[in-house]
Amino acid sequence: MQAASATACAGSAPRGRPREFDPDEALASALRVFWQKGYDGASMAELTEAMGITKPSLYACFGNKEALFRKALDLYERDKLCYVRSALEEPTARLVAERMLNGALATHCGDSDPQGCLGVISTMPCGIEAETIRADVIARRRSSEQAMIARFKQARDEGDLPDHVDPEGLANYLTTVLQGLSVKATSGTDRESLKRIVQTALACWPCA
Amino acid sequence: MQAASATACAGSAPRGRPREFDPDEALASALRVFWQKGYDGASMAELTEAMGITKPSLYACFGNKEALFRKALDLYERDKLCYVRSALEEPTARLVAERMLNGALATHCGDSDPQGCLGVISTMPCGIEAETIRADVIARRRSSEQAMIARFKQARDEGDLPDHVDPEGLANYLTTVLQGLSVKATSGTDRESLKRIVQTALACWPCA
DNA sequence: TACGTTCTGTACTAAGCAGTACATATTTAG
DNA sequence: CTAAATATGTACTGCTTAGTACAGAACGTA
Repeated sequence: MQAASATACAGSAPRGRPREFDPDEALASALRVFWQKGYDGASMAELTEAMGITKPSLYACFGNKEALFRKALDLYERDKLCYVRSALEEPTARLVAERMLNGALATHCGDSDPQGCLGVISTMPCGIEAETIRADVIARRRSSEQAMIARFKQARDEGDLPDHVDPEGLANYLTTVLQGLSVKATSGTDRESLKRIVQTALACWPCA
Repeated sequence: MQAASATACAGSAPRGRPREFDPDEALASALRVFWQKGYDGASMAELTEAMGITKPSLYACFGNKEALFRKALDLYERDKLCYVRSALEEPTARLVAERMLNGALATHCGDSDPQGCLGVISTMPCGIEAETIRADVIARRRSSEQAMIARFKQARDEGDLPDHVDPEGLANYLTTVLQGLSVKATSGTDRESLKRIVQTALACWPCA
């Protein structure tokens, strides 16, 4: 049981034949495939081709398909969903919503990455094998939603939201809009339409 | 090329061995499976078992998996999405939204049918085989969205919406919320939470 | 009774899937 | 130079998938 990280412990000299690919790059390529096709839709053949490695290399480095997906999901949350964290630090509830919606727009409707949200795609029923992953993604999302609820409760305590507004309802409503945007993005709706949807949603925001 | 419908042309006497199952019932069972598992997630084995027939019977009666799905989708739109039509006939834009949201709640979060919207589930990427179906479902949805845009334009012309509101943006925003609700329902969010989301969305509706 | 027609059930085909065995190549340690 | 260790590529396993061939069963008609 050695704990040799991908980015090497400097001093440790690897003993055998050196790896001919960069695991981080390969994982990023895998992420793109999962993001585009979903867990079940991405075959090991497609994954290995996109990653530029063979199946035995993949299995030796990442375990199996499910483990690979989980690592890709970690990368996704760390690299692509970072706007969620910073959005929650905005000073007002409205700014939180604004930043969340625009962050989603940038991340899920850009032209350098696949359209839509990997999380939403992964919670849709598909194969049987994906069930454990579905449950995992749903759990991760739930914790993220709890954070938003807490943020909006704080906002109401700070007098930042009208008293008649239910913070939990508002938080869940906002994630609903975000998930709806993701569905539309995945379906190929163009970015201009999505921008107008975000504008409309913000125009409707309580206490604008 | 005879056009013998499922519900028989009365006069025509069927010549061979009579069918031992009801195609309408079988189709309804198939719909439930597709609704629960998605197109790719539903295997022919699961379908035939739920429908109570064998594979040759299925292929003889419905063609193939894709044709079966399309017939199930027709049934779904006719039986389960009928609230969309009637919602558009409501006298005000707000009542349209109210009826759409409550209709979605009843249809996608009931306890007699699977959770979520078959249309949304079917537009998520999964297998390669589902691509043509995805495109088809997206096209169907687009025409439905056009109808709502037209309805909201009419509402603005009738002075039923504030002048500063963009009818197309509002229609697309509403479908976004509806699709988001479907994602949440599919993920197992309980109906009470969804009701509160609908309430929040309606509280935000322009010119309440 | 015999025939044509249609449905049913068993048993199959071919393809795609995730995952792996094994021989070979490339490295460090001694 | 040899041995241990790790990575690689080919070729495979076993399983599941959609779809079908074929024999037999049940009907109307003659």
